[in-house]
Amino acid sequence: MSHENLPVMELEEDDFDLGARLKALRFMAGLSQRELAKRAGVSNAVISLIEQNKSSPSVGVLKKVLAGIPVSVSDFFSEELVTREKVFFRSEELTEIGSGQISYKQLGKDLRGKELQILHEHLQPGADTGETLLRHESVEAGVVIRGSIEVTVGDQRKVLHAGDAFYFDSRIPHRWRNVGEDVVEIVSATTPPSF
Amino acid sequence: MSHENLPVMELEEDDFDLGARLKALRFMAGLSQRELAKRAGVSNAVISLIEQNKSSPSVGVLKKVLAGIPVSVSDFFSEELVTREKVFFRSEELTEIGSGQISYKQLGKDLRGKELQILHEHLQPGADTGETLLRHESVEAGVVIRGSIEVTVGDQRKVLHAGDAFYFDSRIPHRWRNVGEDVVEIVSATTPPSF
DNA sequence: TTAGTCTGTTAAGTATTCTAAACGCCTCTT
DNA sequence: AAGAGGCGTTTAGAATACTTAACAGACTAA
Repeated sequence: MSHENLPVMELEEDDFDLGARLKALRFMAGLSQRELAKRAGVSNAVISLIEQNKSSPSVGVLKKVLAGIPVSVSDFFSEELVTREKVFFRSEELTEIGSGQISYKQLGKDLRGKELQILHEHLQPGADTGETLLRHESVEAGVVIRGSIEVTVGDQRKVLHAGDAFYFDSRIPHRWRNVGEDVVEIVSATTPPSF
Repeated sequence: MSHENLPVMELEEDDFDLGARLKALRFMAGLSQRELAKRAGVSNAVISLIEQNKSSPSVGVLKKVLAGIPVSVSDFFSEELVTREKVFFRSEELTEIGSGQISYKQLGKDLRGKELQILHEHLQPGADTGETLLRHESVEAGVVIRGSIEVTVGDQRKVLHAGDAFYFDSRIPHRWRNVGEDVVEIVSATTPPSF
């Protein structure tokens, strides 16, 4: 008697979208609803209904379904895997922090708290980081995509070409010079971020 | 055929004893079945049946019940993992380099002690990191140099083009697929090295 | 005792999930 | 065109979860 007979359209409760999460995991596993159903030992209809949030599966069935992916129930509900952080960046979204001859395109704006700094660099012919001894307590590495560039790290000097790579401790004084006639393109990573 | 109706005693499958776990948590909260039922907005019978593993609650009901303790669903299933020591590792957690269609060129040979892992990757058309959900405890980021590639990270999916970039926690299941007709070239960094 | 009130369990009926089968749509092959 | 086979969705009915209400035991107080 004490029951409001609301149509059960909105099974969705708090923040967690069970259907969408299952769908995402199924897709990542490269499975169709039927394939997953077969692996899990359930009918394909239940997969469809769950993904549409038209039914709230019993824990037993959910377990079977997740075992077919496979993913553990605890991982499924684990919040850290549902993070809505920004993951993809269009090339226009990379923030330009360089000036003049050297273009530094960086992933994200505020890197505090982050562990990696990724730079997509373009150095014009003649570009030179100068004689200043760059020093920061971090590790730096990367790959030359295009062009040829002279790098000096400590007492070592070398000209890197497309496909060549580098890895060094940033505390060692280092310098970059584009001695060629073409633009040099580099992708580099630094941990922790130096600026 | 009169033996068809065996009592369904064993609803529980693998290691996880849902009923016992709920009972333990209820005791820790100092609640009776009826008290918890009242807080959760369900009948007391369902608490009793669940604790005896005589029924496998729907996720919706389980959520309500746990909210009355209160405990999150993810905690409910994950605390089990805290007590258990990590002994076995699924093959998905082990990584293989260069599986035909995908070329991973890694800086250096022995990355032990190093903080950064740089990969210069070339993915042939149709290349796919596979159905396995890659998982490793690190941070991964990089830039797409050439081509277009479909990336799935958690429940987010996107096609990245040349110049686009990415940054995510590697613990989130992710997958790469070259759905285009050209080779895809990527430079990525991982800290700490995942393999 | 006897009633009162708590505990957890159980029975019968309702509500919901799950299965099996069909539906409509699309793509590929004949 | 037509058939086969893939996909996700929908639907009627079987199986199961959930509610209501009663039950049995334990403890307390008159």
